[in-house]
Amino acid sequence: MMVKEKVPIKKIDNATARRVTFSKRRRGLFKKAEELSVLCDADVAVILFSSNDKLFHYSSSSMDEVLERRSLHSKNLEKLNQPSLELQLVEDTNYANLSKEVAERTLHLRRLRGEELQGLSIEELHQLEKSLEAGLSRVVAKKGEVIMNEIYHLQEKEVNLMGENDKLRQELLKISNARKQIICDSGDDRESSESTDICNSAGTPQDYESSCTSLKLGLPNSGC
Amino acid sequence: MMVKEKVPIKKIDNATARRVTFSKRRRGLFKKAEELSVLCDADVAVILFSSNDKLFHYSSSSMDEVLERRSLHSKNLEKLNQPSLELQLVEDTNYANLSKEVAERTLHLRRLRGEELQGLSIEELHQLEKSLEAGLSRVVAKKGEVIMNEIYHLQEKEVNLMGENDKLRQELLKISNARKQIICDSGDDRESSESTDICNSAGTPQDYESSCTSLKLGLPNSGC
DNA sequence: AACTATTGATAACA
DNA sequence: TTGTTATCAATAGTT
Repeated sequence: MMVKEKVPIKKIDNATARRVTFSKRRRGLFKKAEELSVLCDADVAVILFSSNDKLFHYSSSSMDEVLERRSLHSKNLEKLNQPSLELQLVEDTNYANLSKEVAERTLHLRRLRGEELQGLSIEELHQLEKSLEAGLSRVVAKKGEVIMNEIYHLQEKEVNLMGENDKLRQELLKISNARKQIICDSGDDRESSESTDICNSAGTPQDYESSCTSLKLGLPNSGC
Repeated sequence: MMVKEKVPIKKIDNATARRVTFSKRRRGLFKKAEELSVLCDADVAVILFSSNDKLFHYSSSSMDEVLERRSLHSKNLEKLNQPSLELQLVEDTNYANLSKEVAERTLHLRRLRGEELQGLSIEELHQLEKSLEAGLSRVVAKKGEVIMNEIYHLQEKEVNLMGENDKLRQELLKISNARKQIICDSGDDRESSESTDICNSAGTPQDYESSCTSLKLGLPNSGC
């Protein structure tokens, strides 16, 4: 129940006992720190980590204030800020390089648009012209390729739709003939001839479909 | 000689007594801190300032290490680093925006060179083409302007040099005539006629200068 | 700084 | 975890 003998100052093996002792002594330490600060008008800060890496701290005023004061006193200030300054310098350099790249590309783009040409030599202007011509020819070629692709797909669609229309027309014809037959078998011939006319009212298939493709492409002289 | 009664925890008025107490209690505090760190396997740091602003500290390991650990743990990290974090965020955002701009401009430049065109619509390709044509026409116009300027200056030089040559030739003619006069006055006519031939050995002035201008311009069909 | 009566802190236990 | 208590440790006042 009491302190039987002088406790040796060495690590307490029993984990539970160690945690209890840590808790009690921690409060004791903070109390002593508080008393010292009040009795002697001192500024005190205590920071401690348990073996479980848990943080505890006491400070008579603001912890940051105390640490700030220590930084001002201590020469470790140099060590602490040196790497941070280096890092900032690296960041700044990266940023500056990037800015330079943006500026370069912006100027190049403006010159390709035919702006900011003052001060360029004939040779530089010639290079710019050649570069524009090369780009233009590639873009025009690509555009042609894409347009031909589009035309090919539209023609494919055209063929499919033509086939579909033919099938539908034939089905209609069959139905109409079947009806005619039924009417012939059970009634008068004149009534049935009127109803079959509807099937051919759309005109010739060829004319209808080719005009439709031209409209979809929006090309004045499509070769299809 | 002993503690007669419970000492009140309030600032000690007597300055000497206060300094003595500070000294004693400081050693006591450090000792307690040391014992705690050993007994409980804890990491402890104590920082204190006397009322005379003198710094004392104890640390079971390295003070910087403890403070570093505190920075990582503490939620004061937010308060301390909040402006710095915000600043860093702003920096990062700026950096990201800049990177984005570089990427955008790089892609635009590549497309103007006729690269990376896959996936562009006919309309986009058409815009690119128009942009290239407009740039090309401006660059060609500027090039023509610069070339005409160059030609104008060269023509000016030509005129000046022609004038200078005429003057020089006339001076030579004068000298030669003067010499001839002297020789006529004092000697034979045949010797002097040989020396004056040298003045006209370069051919007609017009032929010489126009060929020179063409060479400098490097233009096959210069209109001068 | 050293001494020592007294208070204060705390180890072991509940 | 908190409380109790026997014992040790810290220290105020003095030398």
